[in-house]
Amino acid sequence: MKIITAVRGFKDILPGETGKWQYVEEKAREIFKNFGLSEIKVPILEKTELFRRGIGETTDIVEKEMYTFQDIGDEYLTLRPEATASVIRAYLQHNIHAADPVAKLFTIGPMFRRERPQKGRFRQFHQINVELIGLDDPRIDAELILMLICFLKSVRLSDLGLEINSLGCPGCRPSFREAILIFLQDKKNDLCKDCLRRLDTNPLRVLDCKMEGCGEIISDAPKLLDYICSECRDHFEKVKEYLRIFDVPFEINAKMVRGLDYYTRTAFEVTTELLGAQNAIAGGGRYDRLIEELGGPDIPGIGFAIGLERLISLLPMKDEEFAIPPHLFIAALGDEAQKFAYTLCNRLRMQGIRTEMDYSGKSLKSQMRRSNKFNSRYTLILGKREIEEKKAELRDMKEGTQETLSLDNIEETISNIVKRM
RNA sequence: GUGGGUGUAGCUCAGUUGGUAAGAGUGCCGGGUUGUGGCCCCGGAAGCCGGGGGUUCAAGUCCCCUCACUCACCCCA
Repeated sequence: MKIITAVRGFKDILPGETGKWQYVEEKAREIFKNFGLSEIKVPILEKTELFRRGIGETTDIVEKEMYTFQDIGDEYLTLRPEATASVIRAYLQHNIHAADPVAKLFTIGPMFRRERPQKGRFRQFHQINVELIGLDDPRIDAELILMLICFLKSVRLSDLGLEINSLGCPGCRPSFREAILIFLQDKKNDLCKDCLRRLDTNPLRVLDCKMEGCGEIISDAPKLLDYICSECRDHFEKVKEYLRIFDVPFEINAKMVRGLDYYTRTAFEVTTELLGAQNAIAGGGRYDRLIEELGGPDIPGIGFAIGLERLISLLPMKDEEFAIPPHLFIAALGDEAQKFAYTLCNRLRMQGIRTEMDYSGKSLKSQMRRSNKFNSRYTLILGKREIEEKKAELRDMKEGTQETLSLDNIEETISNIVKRM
């Protein structure tokens, strides 16, 4: 019978790999705590309407990448393609803003997008998401980016680039949209078919089209930064100023638009050369209109998402560095010794000592090999002789030395030795 | 959705112009000391050569189809 495999684009994270995941998540929790954030956990399934309104009807994500199905009854549900909409939904649903409009939140979990899988891109992937809600001060933008860079450094990533841009606000963006449309009017024949469509739906997206022909055209297109209003310009200048205070290096990428409609003003990406075509390991921006769009009060927000698979593939550490070896391996020979070993093994575990044993009754040599494979610091050798004489041999696997212990108070003896390690 | 590449042992891969080549390394199991790991030596188990069809006296090798994986476009984390 044929075995059943995982769904295309959905990956198992195997036991040898989970050490890295735990490490990264712990680092994030530690650093985010220092910046005053709290963790929130939200469902992975939401009403489809949430994403249609939040992300935007004409985005690629909503148009063709969502896992959507009709629930029993007539409601349409969607496996979340991103987390921001859900976090805002929870923020509004529980009236968190009523007690305090300022909320600094993060969440960690899987997202789902039905794209063709490739390097660094999966249909189920994981993100760390941060949302700072309730403040539009440029210091918050800089602080958020600073925290992101600080976190990435803490997990020893290097050779990263930070790109920032300002997307303007609903007040100034229409004039730029107008300018783009005028600029592109007589160049329609040279645009790719996707960009032709974008002229109607979302002309700003033409700016970051990667097709060769479009690239040439847009190289001397109007720059968004030349059209933003004085408030947006002032905001952007201050973000840059604060980033310089913290010595966070950045580059301005006037063509970065980003694929989610809700972004306003500050937008940014952290990129690397090492990931192939999928070069963004984190991205985010300000979304001052989103909360109102989702039916809430006029409250600003800013956030980012980190792609965990991408981040973890860049970690300089090896999987083995996260392996946790046992303190003690018990090699027991014969029924009596096995019985003694079994109770001792579990009693030690209950005292917090990582203990392993062999249940197969194999030769001592084989059990020693197993102990060595686990990289156990000590091996306790228990044979017929030892049981009769009420003693045991404790071998230090690192030093290659051995001592005889009495079986009286053996738990306490071993416990003391391990605690001295 | 559209292209390119790759499918041989658990893993990484050799397999010549089609002709007893089903192979290596690693991992796993056992032995080399009646009860002592690592290094070394010896032995063993393990593969419908992705699946289906075709050409041929003969197919892992050539052709067609299909599936899976992978990279790229697009898009994004």
